[in-house]
Amino acid sequence: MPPPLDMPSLDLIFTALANPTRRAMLAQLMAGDATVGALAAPFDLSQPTISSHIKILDAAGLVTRGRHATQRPVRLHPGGLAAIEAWIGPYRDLWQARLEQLETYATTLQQQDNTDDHSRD
Amino acid sequence: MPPPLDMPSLDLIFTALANPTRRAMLAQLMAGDATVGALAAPFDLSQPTISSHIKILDAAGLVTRGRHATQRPVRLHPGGLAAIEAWIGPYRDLWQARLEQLETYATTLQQQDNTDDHSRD
DNA sequence: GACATATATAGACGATTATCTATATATGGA
DNA sequence: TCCATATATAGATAATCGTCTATATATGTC
Repeated sequence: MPPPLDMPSLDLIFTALANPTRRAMLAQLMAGDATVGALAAPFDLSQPTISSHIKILDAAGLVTRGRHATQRPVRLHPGGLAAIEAWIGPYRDLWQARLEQLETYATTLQQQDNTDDHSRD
Repeated sequence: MPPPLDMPSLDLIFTALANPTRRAMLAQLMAGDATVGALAAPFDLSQPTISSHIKILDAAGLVTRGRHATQRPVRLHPGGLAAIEAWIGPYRDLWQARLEQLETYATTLQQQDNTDDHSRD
């Protein structure tokens, strides 16, 4: 079974997670729900910028937004990472297989034709 | 323990994965190493564009590049996902905890003060 | 050494992103 | 109803991204 590539949300999720400010916001949310203002506090960024980041996290399904008087508390929506888990699965399996392969190989013997060198340039 | 936020590679990794062409290239590489040309074949993109994508995947530690005559075979470097696994861990734990919480809650009772509604707008 | 093939690099360009300031909207309270 | 507070939206701008064409580099072959 090939990994799910084209769930459109993978684009949104990975894009959302590619920004360190947004990852920091998610980390802060692990401690509990936070208002927009509270999320903004640790950063030297304007309130609209924070709102924009929240909107992106929301669109990616990573957070939900509530309403409590004039505040819009933001909450982690952990199921949002499910798509990544599903996507990453096959790679994890392959990695696992390669590691076991490598162990076997290592315990067997070390002399082999190292054809292509796959070091970083 | 807070989740590792600032390993600089998380930026590179998530940015690399945010692009559907690059994810498709990784998927193709699950079937085995591929030359630049082979990686380019499924796409209606120029060779330099493909090379650029490979460079980004390489910089993110997701692939390695070898050398075989004039070809530069590209290979999955599955350890490259380790940083994501490490980052995602705490969220998975929290998600797990919430699910269990939810189950407990569901089996207990359904009438409670649903204060903030966290539905999507 | 000249040539063919595979890939990389340079430079340009339109689209998207992260950010700002200014302003609009929504909600509770006097 | 008017005000204050919390947040959202609009519009501008500089930087980055994805892409292209043209050209350079590297490696095996004749």
